[in-house]
Amino acid sequence: MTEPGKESPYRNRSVEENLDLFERMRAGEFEDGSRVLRAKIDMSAGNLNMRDPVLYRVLHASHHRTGDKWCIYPMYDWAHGQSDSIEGITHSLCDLDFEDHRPLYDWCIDQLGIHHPQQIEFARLNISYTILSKRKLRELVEGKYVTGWDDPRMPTLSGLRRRGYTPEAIHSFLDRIGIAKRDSIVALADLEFSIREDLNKRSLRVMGVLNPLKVVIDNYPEDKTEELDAINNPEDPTAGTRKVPFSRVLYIEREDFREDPPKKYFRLAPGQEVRLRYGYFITCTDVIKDDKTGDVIEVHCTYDPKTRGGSSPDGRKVKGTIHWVSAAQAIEAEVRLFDRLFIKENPLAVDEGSDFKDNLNPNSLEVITALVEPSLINAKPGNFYQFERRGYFCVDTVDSTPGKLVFNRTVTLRDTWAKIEKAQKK
RNA sequence: UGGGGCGUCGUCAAGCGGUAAGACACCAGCCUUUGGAGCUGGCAUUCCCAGGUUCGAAUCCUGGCGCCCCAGCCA
Repeated sequence: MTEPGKESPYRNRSVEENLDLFERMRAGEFEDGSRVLRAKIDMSAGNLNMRDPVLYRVLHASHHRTGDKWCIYPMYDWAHGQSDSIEGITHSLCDLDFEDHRPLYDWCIDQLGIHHPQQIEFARLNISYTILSKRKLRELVEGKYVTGWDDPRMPTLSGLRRRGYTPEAIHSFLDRIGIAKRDSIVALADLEFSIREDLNKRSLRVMGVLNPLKVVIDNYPEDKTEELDAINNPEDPTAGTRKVPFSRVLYIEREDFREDPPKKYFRLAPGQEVRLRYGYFITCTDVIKDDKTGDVIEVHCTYDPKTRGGSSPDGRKVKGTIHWVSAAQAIEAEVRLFDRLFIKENPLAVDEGSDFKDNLNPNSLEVITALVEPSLINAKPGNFYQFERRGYFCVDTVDSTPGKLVFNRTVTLRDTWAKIEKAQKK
């Protein structure tokens, strides 16, 4: 690279000859790759882009506007400045890779003497555990590693939207991370914070059990059903309340019961009392297991009728509050649990002979059938909710139908317990 | 050993000669019918390193070191 480049044998061709060649190339007289028109700049330039760069090459490709009329195609450096100029752009922003190209961008525009926009380069907004390169993203789409450009795991705008990211959250994320010229990888946590912040204020709360465990309240009448009041959004009093059915047989989250609870576990366990959100206090009295596997398949409890709505007249406290659905009224819904698309913070950092696709997270999608409260029967595609204690979910805009609801998990809630438990295991 | 850039908290990021903003993360406490949310407090005596200039340097100068990008008829 320290040596000047070799000059093309055609470097000193006359203007007339070049013009003639241009016409003939355009007309389709030559094969792809057989002729080229270059700018005459400086073969000894340290910036390789200035060593007589190609301006036009022969390419027999159909264009969406001009069809097959032109058989040549301009190079980016030559065409880009002109497009910017014609559009009257004042500042042309691009990524750091093009810093080397700015002298050529300027050169081309100056030669033409046209309006000169200013090109300014910035670092890409990389996010950990994903990639931004459109070409690589395309590999994922074409290789069927994802379902399409709008796969909720994709960092594309359409993917983020389908995942449940609001424009407001995306904007606040962008404001938060800023932009500069140094290579960086923003932590995924920043993005997640932005969407939680927005959805916390706006989403309606609802109860949905992702991994159901049957609970029978032995002292509750078999044929009775009540309608309990539930708050739609504690962050927004104007969101009102709704009715949630309650009955003798319920489902709770499997992880909200532990036969052998660790320290500081506030949820259901033998002999332990918890609050069913907006329901009653219940105490676990019995556990039924599968004879063969030993797995807990059903939990029996008694409820305190005086705690309706979730508070006790005697003022006694329970530390845990868990969500639930009434077995008879709950509706089934498909729920898609997404996780990071890649297992490595920087998926592009690979060893020799390895490919970024080797860093794909094999568990980036888990599809389950959940039980959700009946009010969701009217959920429309694009609606977003907070499934209490679980996370934010939105109705899929592509696959959800009135008969079969499909929810996408946008992001989980912050999980302090998970942190505590992890710390306890250490 | 050519050219172009960049180096400030775990991650982003202000700062542009007057004595290190802010956010996320993290830690501690309060509060809580979501272990959510909220609230309070903590979190860079030091800015890649070494010299120098200056009353005063993350900011100026000199010299190092480290990282990224460029040899497509890709963008």
